[in-house]
Amino acid sequence: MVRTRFAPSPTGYLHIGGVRTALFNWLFARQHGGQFILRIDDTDQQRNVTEALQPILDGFRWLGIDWDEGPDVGGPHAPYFQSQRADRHRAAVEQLLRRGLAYRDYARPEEIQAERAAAESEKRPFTYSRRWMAQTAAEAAQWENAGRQAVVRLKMPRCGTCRIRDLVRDDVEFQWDQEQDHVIQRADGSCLYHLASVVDDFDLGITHVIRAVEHLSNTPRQIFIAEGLGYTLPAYAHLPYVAEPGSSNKLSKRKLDKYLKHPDFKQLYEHGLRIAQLVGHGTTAETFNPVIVDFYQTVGYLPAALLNYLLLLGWSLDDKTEQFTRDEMIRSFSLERVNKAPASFDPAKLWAFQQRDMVALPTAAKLPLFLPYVQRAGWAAGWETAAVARTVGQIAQAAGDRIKTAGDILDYGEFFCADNELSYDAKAFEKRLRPPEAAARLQQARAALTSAEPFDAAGTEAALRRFLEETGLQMGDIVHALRVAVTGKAVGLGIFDTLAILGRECVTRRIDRSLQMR
RNA sequence: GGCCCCAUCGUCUAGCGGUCUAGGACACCGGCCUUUCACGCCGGCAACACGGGUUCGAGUCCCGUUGGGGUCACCA
Repeated sequence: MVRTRFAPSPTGYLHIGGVRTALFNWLFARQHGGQFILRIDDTDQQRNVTEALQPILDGFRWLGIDWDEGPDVGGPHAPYFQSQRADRHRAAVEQLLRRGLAYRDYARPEEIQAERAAAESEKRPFTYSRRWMAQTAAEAAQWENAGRQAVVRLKMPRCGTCRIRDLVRDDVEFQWDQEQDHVIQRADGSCLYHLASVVDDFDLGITHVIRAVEHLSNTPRQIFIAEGLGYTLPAYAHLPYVAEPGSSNKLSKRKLDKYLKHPDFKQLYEHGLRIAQLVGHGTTAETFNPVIVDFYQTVGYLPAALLNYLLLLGWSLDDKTEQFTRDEMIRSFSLERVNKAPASFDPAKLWAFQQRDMVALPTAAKLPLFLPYVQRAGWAAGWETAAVARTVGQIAQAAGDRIKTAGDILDYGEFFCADNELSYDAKAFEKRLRPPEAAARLQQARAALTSAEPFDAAGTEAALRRFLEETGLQMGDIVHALRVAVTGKAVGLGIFDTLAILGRECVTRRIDRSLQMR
């Protein structure tokens, strides 16, 4: 039985790179009919774990990455919080101590630091002298009488080779003598990450450890711990990290300002920002950041599009397949085809995937996605529920592929605002309504439209075309002025769809108003 | 700095010794369509980091150089 895991720290946000790692773990488990486990690597010091965990769980749920065991769903290996497994960790430390694979160390931090500094100044690799090591009770008592406190360190081998079989990178070798005697337990008895992680992975029956490559150099010490404890080793797969747009540095949530200098990233961000502001979502870098999954949920991306994009960030099936349904992903995924080199996050490509999926969605499926945005923006206030739904449906239909994310429905405020509150784009007004001939033409077009029957897209078009034929004008001579008059904007939906959605009374009122404002 | 990893168009990638005058996708640049915008369609630009080997033959194998990255915590 394949069992994989993703083990986030409750940081309050879900990093896009973390999602990719989780996705690969999830796909691998699902493909093999195995299980995907969510374990929370919290520590005792952390406060508000529940609160900081929520965005992470929400993110996974939104994406449809489900876990078989973990927070909220429980499971036979509970608890799934690292902080609650401390007794297991301590027992493991005791065992390593008994087997002579770890020792109590009474060095003071500054003493270790001094050794390290000395090694550095002599330009030789640092190896701890083990001067304050205590392997017997007598030695320990001696140091303790001197007022010292012990941590537990791994007693690492000082010769030989550690060979790691990696499912992504084949064999990788490390020399044991390069490894430090890492601390695995603090003086207060709390255990450190590497020890805890290895013990938990074993206890949870993890068969495949699939994680980011930054853990590759940590693997020897984990193997040492696992073997010391008599565990059978899991298979390892180290994924490349997700890099910044246009660079090979690791993508980081803290560098938003820097990324905003990248044109595509900036565009992605600013598009989202407009929507977030309209719905009153917070927009600090902490919560609103394209490096964090929450961003895409807020702006109204489709989970399938994000997942599909992330899948192809470091993995490919062949030389042409780009589109995957969830089932196809599960069927096609393989660790062997994961790339070794880091992959840059490309906002433009993500955007293309999103657009492709949104276009493919039937209007009926878009409606429930769009409606909440109109409601949150407060535009539905005073409207009957059915009327809002009808209007949003009409806009969705008429807008077609102009709406790329669900939040883009908020580009069409002109259909929800009162006639006397419609604002006009200043440039468009000057260009289309100010010219002397505009008023007369608009006046005539108004007359032609008033008699349109029925007042739908086809009816208004027929009426307007009759009018053009009579006057010898071209379509271009009137539609621009008409659009500005009824929407206040230079760009928008097809003009006849626009007229139909607004309705006869609204259209005539708005034309009259625009003429008055000249 | 030590150790480890990585290296094909701007970006994501295909390529596992000959089928590569290197394929696809996104972006970009032209053009067509068109009532604006968007979509769509057609076309174009664009890469094997460098140097040595091995081989009849190298993007593909080996070594080195360069470059990039990761990691060296009583963080996770």
